[in-house]
Amino acid sequence: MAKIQKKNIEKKIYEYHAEMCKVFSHPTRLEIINTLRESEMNVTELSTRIGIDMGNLSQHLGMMRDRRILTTRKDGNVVYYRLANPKMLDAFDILRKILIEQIKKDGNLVEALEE
Amino acid sequence: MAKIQKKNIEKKIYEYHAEMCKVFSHPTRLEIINTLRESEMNVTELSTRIGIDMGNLSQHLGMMRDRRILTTRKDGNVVYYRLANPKMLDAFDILRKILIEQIKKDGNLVEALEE
DNA sequence: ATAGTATTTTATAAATTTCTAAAATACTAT
DNA sequence: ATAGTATTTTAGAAATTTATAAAATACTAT
Repeated sequence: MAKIQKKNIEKKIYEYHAEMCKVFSHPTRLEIINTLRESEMNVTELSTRIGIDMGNLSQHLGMMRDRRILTTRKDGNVVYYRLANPKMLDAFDILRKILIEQIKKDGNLVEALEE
Repeated sequence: MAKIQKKNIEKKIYEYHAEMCKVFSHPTRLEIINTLRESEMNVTELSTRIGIDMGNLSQHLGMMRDRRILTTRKDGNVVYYRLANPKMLDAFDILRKILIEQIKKDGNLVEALEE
């Protein structure tokens, strides 16, 4: 394959990778992932658990489903969401652990992010 | 600790976690991380490798440093950047692997993201 | 068919992120 | 001090993301 073509494919992969990671870049969506850790849940219950109105929640769920982070199952008029791939929890946990260590070690982190 | 207090701390952690993940939500920043995989590199070389102008690159590097994803070392007037914690590469690789599998399995992913 | 519940979609305004280009800073060497 | 190189910062426009509120859809039960 030509060099220039290979380079473009790499760039494309970085774009899709970034697109996927956008899922993790919002606190509500992280809470959704963590809430679905062990089992599926329907939209109404997610809404009360997380404390967010259903319209907004549904938007978040929709974009997470577009990116294949969540999948759904429908029973009557209830929609159940669950994690598409439990391995993503490993990535979630690694980053959260790094974060917690940093907060313990480096009090300035909080300030750096709040300026 | 009071229940309401605990809830607020959890919410705060989701916020910092999301703040950290914003680093991964831009293709250029993912390429920076991948480029620094084995060794540090200075800004000028990063700039030519990635093909991005230095002003913009420096902005990305700055926000990554704020979030403690990168650290720096200065030698003369050359600034070397490196990964603050190599463990983050494990998270990077897990997600990239999930992504590659999805692209192989599910041709529609690309379309879903490009609409 | 009608009413009721669950979820999604839409429109729009507000907030945030990104890129660009220019200016400023930091350091080195003469 | 001056000039040159490396990096950072700034200001502003453009693009994207987010929240809110309302309307629309999908399904169930009567």
